[in-house]
Amino acid sequence: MLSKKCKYAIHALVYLAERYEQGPVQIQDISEAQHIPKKFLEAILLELRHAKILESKKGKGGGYYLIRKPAEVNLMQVMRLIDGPIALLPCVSLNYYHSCDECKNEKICGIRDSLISVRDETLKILGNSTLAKIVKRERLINK
Amino acid sequence: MLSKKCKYAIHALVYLAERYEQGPVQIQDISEAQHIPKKFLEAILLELRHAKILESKKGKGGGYYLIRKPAEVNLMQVMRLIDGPIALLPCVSLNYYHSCDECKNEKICGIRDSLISVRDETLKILGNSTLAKIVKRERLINK
DNA sequence: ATATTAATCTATTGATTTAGTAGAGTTTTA
DNA sequence: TAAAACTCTACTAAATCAATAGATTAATAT
Repeated sequence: MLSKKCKYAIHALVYLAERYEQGPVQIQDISEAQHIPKKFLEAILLELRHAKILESKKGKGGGYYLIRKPAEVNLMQVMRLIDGPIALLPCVSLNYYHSCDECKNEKICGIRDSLISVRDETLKILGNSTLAKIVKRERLINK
Repeated sequence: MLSKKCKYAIHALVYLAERYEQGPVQIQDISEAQHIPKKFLEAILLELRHAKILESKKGKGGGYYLIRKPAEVNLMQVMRLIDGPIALLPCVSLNYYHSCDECKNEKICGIRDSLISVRDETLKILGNSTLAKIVKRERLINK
């Protein structure tokens, strides 16, 4: 399961993608529209800024905005950033690999194969789920 | 990520599947072979017994054993039993569904589509990963 | 019968993670 | 220079995770 933090991050990014290149959007605005606790959202947006997905502007007329094209930000990146590994076990993780201490021999483990398949299928779908596609999908539904 | 509990459960089940129809296997035996804390393993096996996957026998010569064919137990069942939902959000879970309180309208949510795809692909793979296949795979590797 | 073996049940615990909150500080702009 | 809005540090309550302890019950062999 994704953490609430990650879900909030995705919703905030989709919200900002809908307003791409329309100037800064205030935390307060996102918070109210997406029903995300403001203080919690602050921390999330800061993290996305540190990851160079967002940029911010302080002072009056300030706020957050996407600095990457909506087609270049996908759910795989966001989930890895906020929640860490996507794989179901550390020993099949690409980005957060570490061996299971209780397995003496990883090669012999019969469950890794399945978990590697799950990981690869999941990454394929999430990597393909860009903000651009999500926004487009929502616009279609609303018509 | 799977919990350690779930990983332990899977390894214990694979161990029992290797010994299917060969009589009860003691907790101590599984615990040592798979490096699982004994007391923790006790609780796990009990849970698998309550789920009618295992049965136990007390006293001398007692232990745990599979009461379902290894081909009829898969990772999807075990993960759901021990860790709960497989889906990435409650609102796309088949077995543990509940709506996101902050979403007023689920139909409009652009991220559900991707998460439903992830869920379906994951279930397909995990549902297909039976103990029988895992044991077979391990035997092949060991040759 | 009784000792031994091995699962069962109740309960508690420490560590970690999750989901926030509080409040002072800094930067920008009108 | 006041107000707006992000930034940073620190803290906290609740839940979950990963066990552990100890007494109890049931089955078997002798």
